[in-house]
Formats: sequence, C-alpha cells, structure tokens
Amino acid sequence: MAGGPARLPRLTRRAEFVAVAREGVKAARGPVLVQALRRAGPGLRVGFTATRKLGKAVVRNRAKRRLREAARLEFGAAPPDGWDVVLIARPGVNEVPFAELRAALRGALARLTGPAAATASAAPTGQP
RNA sequence: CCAAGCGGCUGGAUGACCGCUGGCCCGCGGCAGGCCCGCGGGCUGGAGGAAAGUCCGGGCUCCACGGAAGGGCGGUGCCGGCUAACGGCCGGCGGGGCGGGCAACCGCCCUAGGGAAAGUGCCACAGAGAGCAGACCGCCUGCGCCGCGACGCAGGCAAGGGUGAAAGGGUGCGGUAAGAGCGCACCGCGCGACGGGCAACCGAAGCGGCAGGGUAAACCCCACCGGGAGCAAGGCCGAAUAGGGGCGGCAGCGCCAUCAGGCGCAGGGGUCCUUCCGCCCCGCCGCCCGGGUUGGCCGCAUGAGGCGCGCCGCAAGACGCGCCCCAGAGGAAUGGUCAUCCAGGCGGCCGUCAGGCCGCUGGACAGAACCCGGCUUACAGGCCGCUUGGCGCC
RNA sequence: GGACCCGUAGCUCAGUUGGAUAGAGCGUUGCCCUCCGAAGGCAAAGGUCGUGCGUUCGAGUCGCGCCGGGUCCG
Repeated sequence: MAGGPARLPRLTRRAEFVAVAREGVKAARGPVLVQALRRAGPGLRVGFTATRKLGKAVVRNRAKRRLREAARLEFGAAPPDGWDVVLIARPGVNEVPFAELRAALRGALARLTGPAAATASAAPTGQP
C-alpha cells in the first residue's frame, strides 16, 4: 500500500534535538509546538518532547503517545521530504479532542514547510 | 436494616477498524548454502497494587582472596515465634484510652516499650527552696514582763497558706508545747522466700517507715547487627590502542653480573582506621596531559515464582503433591478513534412503600527499566468478614 | 541510578546548648513635613515558623512520616 514505512524514522540523540531547536523554525498551534529544520538528506525524521513541567510520568508518556499517533496519521500520507521535525507537547495536549490535535499539527506544519514558507526560511543547507 | 471502628479482597467488560513491540513459524530478497540482515504475512504474549517515594532487608556483580582482635561510625532496642534477611509480619506481656458492669471482671482500640540505686549535663519564669534539701507567710515554747496582746531576741517545727510541670508518699486516728512514719489502720511504694510461665511477666507468705524527682526522640552505658559501591554494577565483540606520557618527592641493605639486569631481606600500597597472621600482586605517592566512557551483544527474566489441593500450626508461616511459564522497552512498546453493556451521579415522568422507564453525565491513583521481600505514601467505585451501638420482628 | 540541601511577615534573611515578647532590612498602611511629590520623621498592621503525629512541664529548635522547591555525581 501507499502507507509508507510503518514506523517513522526518529530523532534519538540529544544533539539532534538541540540542532533543530537552535537552527530551525518553529510554530505553535494550541497544544503543540512544532520545530522544523531543513536537512540535506531525503526522508523525514521526527522527534517528540514532553518536558517535566508538563506533568508526571504518566502524563508525559500519554502526551508523546498522542503526538506520535497524530504524526503517524498526518505524515503517513504525504511526508514532507528532507525535514527534521520536533513535536513538543504543551499543556492541554491530553485533554483536547484528537481531531483538534491533528488539525493543530497540520496547520503548524503547513506554515513551516509549505511553499510559502520555503522562501521565508533561510538558506537551509548554508549553515557554517 | 442502619451507623461507627478495625481488618481483608478487587482495581470495569465485550467488540470493530487503524497502529507499536517480544517470541515462534512461513514466504521473498541479500548470500554458493547454514547462521545472520532487510521486507511482507500468520499465530501468540504485552504494566501495577502501588510499577511511585527510595525508607529498610536480600540476591547478583566488581573492589585479588581469607581469618582474628580492638577502635571509630551508623542502625536497632519488652518477650517468644516466622522468615534468606529485615527497622517486616504473627502471637503474647507491660502501659495508656474508651465502653459495659455495684464489683470482681469483660470487650475494643492505641502503644519508638533496654538502662535514670555507672557517670556528666539540663530543669527557664514563678517561688523561701529545683536536686540538695529548704523556711516567705505561718505554728509552738522560753525570756524581755506579774498576767494578756503586740513587738523583739533565743530555740523547736514543717501541719496549713502561697509558687510551680514537678516541693523528699496519701487519707484517717492517736500522739505532741506545736509538730513529724513519731506510733497504728488502710492504700501506695521498695525488697522478696516460694509457686506458675520457654520468656517478657504474673501471683505471693513475709520483711522494710519510705529510700531512689524528671529527662537517654541530651551526652552516655549495655546488648545485638552492619566492609564499600552499585546493572551507567560487570563482561564479551567491534573500533582505537600504549599493561601510555610528563613534572615533583621517596626507593635502604646484601649477593651475583662487564653492562643491561636478576635474586633475597627490609620498607610501602592494595576500597573505614589500627594491630596481627596466611597468601597473592605491584616500585610507591601527589599533580597534570592523552586515550576511553558515543556502536552491538551478554547480564535480562525459572524466580526466597504463581495457582489449586492436602496436612501441621491460634497465627505469621512451614511441608507434601499436581499444574503452569506469566512484559522485556531503550527519546524508551502496551496506543488512537468509536460502539454497546455494567457500576455510579444528576434531572424528568409513572407508581400502592417496593420499584420501573427516558435523557444527560461518567471510570480513581497512576506507567515496568536488573530482580525479589517489606515499609510508607496516593486512590473513584465495588465486595467480604469481625466487634460495638441503635431500630424492627420472632 | 545514587548522594544531599532548603522551606520563618508580601520579598530577602536572622533566630547556638529546647525556656514563654519569634526579630532585622526593604516593602505596605496611616499621620507629620511640602503648594504638590520625592526624600526624611513618627507610628501601626502583617506569622497555622511547609504539613501531620510524637518526645518533653514546655518544640521554630529534638524524633519519625509526608508535601513543595533546589543542587551535585555518573
């Protein structure tokens, strides 16, 4: 089928998260903050963050699970190619309806990686 | 039936679609093939009673291995039992509280509970006096004074007042100048033959005129226990390589040898300190630099394991038999979206108390990270048992 | 995974061996001063000592259990 790989390629190293936060662009929509960084290679890599300030372990784990499921459904059809994306959970991520969470993610991502944002974003590979 | 207290158990169910992850099997591809790797498919397993806090106890691993004595530090503290062990659990004892009863006594609940007649410290304020006894008001006798009162002096006393958390037994009678265990009775207290109990302890003839205030969650004493670090322990593979380098300090004696060096003794170090012994290893100590701690695998899930039955025990638990295998992630799986049902809550309607129907709402605390045994803390709702009290019925 | 530290007035902090009035500075409020304000002066209010239980005659202080915040090592 056209569902792509079952498991999205993931960001795992702390350095990768720091790079996306420092050099990428970001947009917040409701319960989710999206950071994105243009990358040289093909494909899409995603990382998920839920800080200790968000809540206890059960709250953070659930937040990342909901974000992961939303990302799977949103990115599965048409993954933005050549991007590293970090999804950061904000308060309310576990209380908002799931459709709303998907819409927020879709909106933020469109602003960052859409055609209008391609020119606004600085030279993607021109980092020192 | 209701309420309270105590103890224990449980911690929604079924299904659909889309996903994650461990194991087994099959197919395709990489490969000459197996192993292995990638992709796809099928079957199957996939959070907790607290997974939490990290407060204790262990297993396991490393610190080269082992033994003895002393010290320091830390912990525990009625008795007996259970346990691998514990600061845990069970059963008793002592103490305290509540309830019932005239009482003896009975029931429930709580309990960090060794030693204060080894020593040291502290006991503010008040008060005359606070740990050693003490005299402010006061009581009594004598003298000044023939008598009485007041006052003064000398002496006796500690009953009463007053202070305090606590004032060197309490009440009553006798006794006395006034008093005092000074004497007596009862109560309290200390010692205690003897008896019961494994023990804590219980009972107790008799003796004693009453000594020994409190504080050890103050120091301390006594008894018992404890080496340290932790799965990022530790090991293997890959990669890289060097049992690495620099500076400063200390390296004694003897023998052999041309040198390099070797051997023996001494000395130093080796996971709290000191001393001693066996054995092993190493030049040693301090500071600095470099490498490495970024990958993969093992450890890593058969265990003081669960469930059932029998049997012993008041119990905690022990034993025997049978059956079962029951999570293994790694920015970290066990999820997302719904439907119905079952508890619960709210509102409305019907109805003879019972109850029935409809709609809405709605599921606590919380997420394994090496593994066990406990403790503590969080927790919606439901269930069971015991005790006490109230009401109703027989 | 492990080792610790700190919670006292609105804020920053004192408070020794337990002892009875829990203080200081800034801030707040009121009054004075001034034409008005600032500064200054005078005065006052403001505290479950994070929380619960215990030891003691007596607890901010001692013991235990929790809650919250923070630090360090790997």
